[in-house]
Formats: sequence, C-alpha cells, structure tokens
Amino acid sequence: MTDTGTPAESRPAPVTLRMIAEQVGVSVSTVSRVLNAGDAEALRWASAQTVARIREYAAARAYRPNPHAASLRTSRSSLIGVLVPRLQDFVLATVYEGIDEAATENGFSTFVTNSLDDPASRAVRTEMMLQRRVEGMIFGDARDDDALLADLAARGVPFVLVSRRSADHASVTCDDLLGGTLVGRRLLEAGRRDLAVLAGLPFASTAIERTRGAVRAFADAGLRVPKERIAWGPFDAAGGREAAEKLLATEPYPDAIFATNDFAAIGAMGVLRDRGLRVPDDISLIGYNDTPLAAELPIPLTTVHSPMHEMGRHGVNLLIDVLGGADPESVRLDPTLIVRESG
Amino acid sequence: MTDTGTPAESRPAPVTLRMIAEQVGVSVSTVSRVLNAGDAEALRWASAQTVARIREYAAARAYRPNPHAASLRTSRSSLIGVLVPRLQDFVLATVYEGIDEAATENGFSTFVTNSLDDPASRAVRTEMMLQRRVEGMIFGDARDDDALLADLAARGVPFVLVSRRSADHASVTCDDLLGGTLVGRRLLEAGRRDLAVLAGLPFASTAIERTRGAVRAFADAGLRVPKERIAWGPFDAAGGREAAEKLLATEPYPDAIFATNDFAAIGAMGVLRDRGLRVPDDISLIGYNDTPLAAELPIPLTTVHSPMHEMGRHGVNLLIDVLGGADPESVRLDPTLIVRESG
DNA sequence: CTGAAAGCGCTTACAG
DNA sequence: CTGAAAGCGCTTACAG
Repeated sequence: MTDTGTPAESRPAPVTLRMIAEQVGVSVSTVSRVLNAGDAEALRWASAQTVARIREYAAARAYRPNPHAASLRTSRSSLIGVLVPRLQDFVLATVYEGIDEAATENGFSTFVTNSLDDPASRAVRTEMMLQRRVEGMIFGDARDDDALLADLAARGVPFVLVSRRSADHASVTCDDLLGGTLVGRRLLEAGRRDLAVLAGLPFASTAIERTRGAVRAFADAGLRVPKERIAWGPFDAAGGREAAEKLLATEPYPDAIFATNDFAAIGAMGVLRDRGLRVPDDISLIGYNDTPLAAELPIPLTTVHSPMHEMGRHGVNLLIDVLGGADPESVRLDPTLIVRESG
Repeated sequence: MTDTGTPAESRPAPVTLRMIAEQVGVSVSTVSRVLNAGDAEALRWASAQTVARIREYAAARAYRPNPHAASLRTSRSSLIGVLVPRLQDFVLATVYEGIDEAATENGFSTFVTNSLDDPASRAVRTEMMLQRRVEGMIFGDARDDDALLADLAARGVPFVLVSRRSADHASVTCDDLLGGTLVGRRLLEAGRRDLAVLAGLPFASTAIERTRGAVRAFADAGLRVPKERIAWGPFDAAGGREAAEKLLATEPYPDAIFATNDFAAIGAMGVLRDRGLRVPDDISLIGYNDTPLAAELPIPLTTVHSPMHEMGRHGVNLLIDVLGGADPESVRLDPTLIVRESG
C-alpha cells in the first residue's frame, strides 16, 4: 500500500472565470480583462474596489487560467518545441537548461525530446511537436545538409538552431572555427607536429568547423594533416574510444590528438592508457567544451570553453524575434581556450 | 539575412474537422468518430466508402487534431510533468530519457524542468505544471521530509517518484541499501578497514541508503565508521572535490573512499591526484551509477550499475496505474557491482 | 447508423 | 466603462 493522496474523484474542480464572475457579481468579460491587466490598466476595466475583489477571490481560490481554453481561443500556445540529439550529452543538456530558463522567463513552456541524430526520428518528433501546436521549434541537432529544415522553412514553421548551424537558417552557435584554430595553435606552440583529430559526427557543423580550424592552423604552419589522421564518430566516450583505436591502429603515432568533445577525449584517454602511452609526454590531448570533469581528471584536460547555457538562452531570444516577425540575426559566441596539463 | 521560410502570415491555416466534414459531405460528428476509431470500429460509424474518403482527405491535408480543443472538451491533456534536480546530471538525464520514451509510447507528452533541489523552486515549477493541466507528475527530486509531496497528496494530485523515495509515496527506485552493501563488502574483501564516504545530498534517499548500506557492511565486520569519515554534498565533480578535501584534511587518511556518485568520485580523484595519493594502492575508490566514463578513466572506476533508463520507464507505467485508479505498487530494481581497478 | 446541438473555458469585437 | 454574445475545435450524450 502506498499513499498517493485522495482518489482523483475527490479532487476539487478547477476554478473558472465564470465561478469568479458569479461570486463577485460581474461578467466573465470583466474578470478576464481585470485578471489579464496590470495594476494601472486594470482600472480601465473596473472600479478599484471591483478589481480588488476579483483579485482577492482569484488568489483565495487559486485560480489558474486553463491554458488549453486560452490557446484554442487565441491560437497562441506559449509552447516551444526543442529537439536535441541526446539529453544524456552534457553539452546539449546544458544548452537545454538555458533554453528552459529563458523560455520560462518569457512565459513559454518547452517540450524537449531526443532525436538521436536520426533523420526519421527527427521528422516524427517534429510533427508531434507541431501537432501539439508549438509556436516555434529550436533544433540542437541540425545537419550539414538538412532536408527537414528546408521543408519546415518552406512550410513557414518558425524555428532557430542552437549549437550547430546549417545553410543560412537563423542560429546561435559558438565560433567553432575559431575554437579549432585555438587548439591547433596551442598544439603547435607546444611543439607538436603530427596532429590527429577525433572529429565528431561528420554531418555536424560543430565537428566540421572545429576540425577545419585545427587542421588549418597546422596548414598555416606548413604542416599537412592527412586524411588518415582524421576519424569521425559520435561525441561521447564510446565514440572517442573507437575513433582513437582507429587512429592508433598503426605506427607512427601522432604526437597530438584533438577530440572535438571532452567525453570523446576521455574515451581516447582510455585507449592511450591501455597502450601505455603517456599524456602529454607521448601524445598531447585536447578536448572541447570544458565540462566540469575536465579539471578533475587524473591528467587535467586542456579544452575549449564554450558558453553552452548562454547559447540556449540566446536561442530562445532569437526564436522570439522570429515569432515577432523580425528579420533574425544569427549569433556567434566566442570560445576560450583553457590550458591544463594534457596538451 | 537568414532564411526562416515564408512569413508566419502565409502559413496555411490548420485543417479542422469541419473542413473535412464539408469536403466529404458528412457531419463533423461522423468525421470525429471515424478518425478516432480503429479499422473495425470505424465501420460502425460510416460506410466503408465514407470511412475511406474521410481518411484519405485527412491524410492528404495532413489533418492533426487540435490537442487544446480536445483537452478542453475532455479535460484530459495527455501531459505529464517531470521535475528533476538537474538535467545536466547524467543520471537524471538518463532517467528522463526513459520517462520521455515510455510517455511517448503511451500517447503522453512530457514537460521537464530543473528544480535544483530548491524547495521554493520546486513548488513554483510544480504549480506551473499543474497550471498547464498535466495529468500527473513524476518527481526525481524527492526529499527525505517532503512537505511539497505531502501537500500534493492531500490535494489529490496524482504523482510518482523515481530515483529517490520518500515516506510511503509510490516510487520506482534502485535498491540503494543493497548497492551500498555491495560496495562495503567489496572494500572489505579488498582488505580495506578504514572507510570514508562522499555521501551525497543529506536529504536524498539515494545518498542516505547507499551510505547506510556501506557503513552497515563495515559494522557487520566489526568496523565502525565514525561520523567524521562521512561528508555530505552535491552529486557532482565539484561536490565530490569539496567533500574529499574535507575527508582528507587530517591524517590518518582512510584506506577507502566510497562516492555515492561517479562524478563525485571523479572530483575525489582530482583531490587524490593533487595530494599524490595513488588509487587504489593508497586509497581504494568506488563510485556509483556506472556512467560511460567510468571504464575509460586512466584508473578505471569500480562502481555500481543502476538501471536508470528503466527506472524512468517504470515511473511512467506506475503513474499510468495511478491515473487509472489502481493501488500503486512501488518498484525497487536491483543494482550490480562492477569491479574495475580503482577499488 | 447519423446528425444537430451543447458545451469545455477562455478572449475580444461589438453594442449599449 | 461593462456586458452579452460569438466562436476557437473538438467530443459525446441525445434525438431521430
């Protein structure tokens, strides 16, 4: 036997506008107007005394407007749909926290769900959100060549991208090309000449640009990074492990590894440990995102800090601009290199 | 200039039941009945031909019932509210993934938000969910002595708990007492005699029971764990670091540390590293939850596997039972010790 | 079997 | 300034 309170049948029916109107002795119109107005404006709709009585009664009975009724009437739902690759991923979870926070501040609620970067799943999930009448979408899982986004744009569905960008859709990103460049330069300064990259997912702008930045920095120093030194794969520990195993399958080994994600870097650490390779003595290792773990690892991880929470907050603001009909200006935030011991 | 598709004004108005009814030449009642019925049942409401025409038209125009209208009418929202301490936490993010998955399978959508384990914030967030007319709540942030839950139970709000339990409210948990016991026994087998615990949040059943299990195992072996060997604090790397610093402030050092969370264990690793203490030679270290990182760390982490995703899925099923008026049976799942190198 | 009608709880243009 | 009324898009008890 567990206690879950009184049975559903005994729950009091929610208070409605009509109940308040009857009690106070005014029309529902007046109650609606007063309750939706600020202090000053309310007096345009009723006497100070009536305003006070309406508010008192509403407060006493804990009146909560039925949002479904309001949505039906106004066809505004105050709902935002959010698609992320995976909430288990610290990076996207943090971006979502920023989204949820800013959404709440602006009177919106959010639906989030995982797409697992699967195109079919993305389409299905997006349709479910649209069915729920979200006013707009925020995508954290945009792809390089994104048919879904093209379709939504054609249909006039308002949306913005966070974290990853795609085509010329409105987006809030961190400057990943710069982030990659900072990593490349740092490694060069540390005397490294033979770079390998755990690049991340090949269809994600984050992966593509971080990789390009680092490779270009080496090229600028006259050092070519051959294709065999770049391994694509998921942004997590298992993905990092697999990619690292590929890169270290044959000698000579690289003298530096750049993982475009801290968790992938940790996966690589596991592989280096297994082979008895020391970090950074044998191989430098740099991650990306500056997760809270980075500083605590037995070998503290050099990484790139990116403003994940802020990206989420900006995403909401950008979406609100789009909903307001403004011509949206994409936002690109700055990354910071955090040097520790690993590279 | 960014491309966000055609302006909102040009978006086609959504298809309604009435539009379909007019096109097909039947009443909205019939359309509603047919569209809500299965193949067999539909024939009770219209001829095979009419059924086919209604469905074709609905499919062709991508009809999506307006959920706000349906909710208003039926006073069922198909919405579940979920409160977690923090989505950044891998453990709760994974539990939520299970919730979202099972909710979707059962025709529900979920709202999630962080409570940060703050009582005031929890109350506010819960009221917002209730205002949105969720049918029930799932709490991942229950407390030892939980006034909010008592209040909700008294008000007849349907809810269940996941991960943490409290009083006799319906819950889905992992057997934390057993998990702690497994850790204690393992450490004893490894010859450890002086246990310290990074216990976690003092008001969380998970923290309390895992700690109790380990301490009791030592007691059963005739070894007392004094109060000074137990440090409470947040379930994350920073919390683990702080608690570990407290435990290692004075000598003699313990010969084993149990962190009730893998991330806290990683924070402790940082402290041990800083002091030149070797794991497990000087001090054994065991974590909890078997996060994907555990196996990849330079010193692979011994930990306890808990079925987080499954806990979330069970939580939804339990809530559905409660909504159905059934007397809910709390679920307790089994943990598994995963022995690696750290302890 | 099928349709007309009521009504869920709001908001807001329209009258007075 | 305030109220009566319409209507958002559904579902479903009630008539025929």
